[in-house]
Amino acid sequence: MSTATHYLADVLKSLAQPTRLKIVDFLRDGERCVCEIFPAIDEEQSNTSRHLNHMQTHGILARRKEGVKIFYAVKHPEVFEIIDLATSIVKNEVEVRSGLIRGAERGKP
Amino acid sequence: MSTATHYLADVLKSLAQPTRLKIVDFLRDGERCVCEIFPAIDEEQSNTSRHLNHMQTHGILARRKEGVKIFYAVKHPEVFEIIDLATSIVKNEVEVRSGLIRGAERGKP
DNA sequence: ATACTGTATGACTATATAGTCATATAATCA
DNA sequence: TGATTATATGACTATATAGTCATACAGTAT
Repeated sequence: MSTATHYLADVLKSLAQPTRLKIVDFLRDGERCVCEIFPAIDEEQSNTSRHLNHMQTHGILARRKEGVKIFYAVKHPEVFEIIDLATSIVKNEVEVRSGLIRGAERGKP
Repeated sequence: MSTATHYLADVLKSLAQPTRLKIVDFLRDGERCVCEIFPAIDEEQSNTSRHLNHMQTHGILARRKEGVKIFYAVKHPEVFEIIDLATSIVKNEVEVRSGLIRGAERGKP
């Protein structure tokens, strides 16, 4: 079992979860503290904290302490590119499945 | 719970798994049949079949039947871009953690 | 019809994951 | 000091996931 492949899977797994996607999306504008994040994504504080910790541990988020508050930010701009690419896959799948376009005609106007 | 976010997470989940990453990587050169795939990635035929089915169901792979053989191919080129971006995140993390470079100096020579 | 090859699946086990509730900890303030 | 605010975590439950083994099924050939 290649360890590199496992690390790669871990990074992708850090993004492949609805609650974490909501967090990352909320962080598009930059650093936010936990107290801003969990109300914005409408999740429990404890659950939000766990996901933030998960992503920080896996190298996706940076953590900064300022007094009582902890600020998190997305560390790698590639994260947003990945999500945007995955979004375009989803959009195309939805179009193809709804019969709007044929599978072979991706991207053509 | 936004369904769109769930679809997005599902697509990313389809890639966020070592065995599936091995499969996708093997499919970089194009379409392959199951009988070529599972020996190449060194996994059981049944397990390989399940992962192939998973990815096809989630819109990542295309399936083509030719006699007894089933050929699979990656449907969206974005898949490879996503994996390459995630790989660059992993590489940077490894570098930063090994102390080779500072976190703030990403990408600079 | 029988045998053979390639692929899928039922049934199961082990492990991982997401989420909740209650509580602990840390920093700040009155 | 005690109260308050912000964040993390222990303990638990429910569900999802990956993998295995044996078997079923489909297509082809004899």
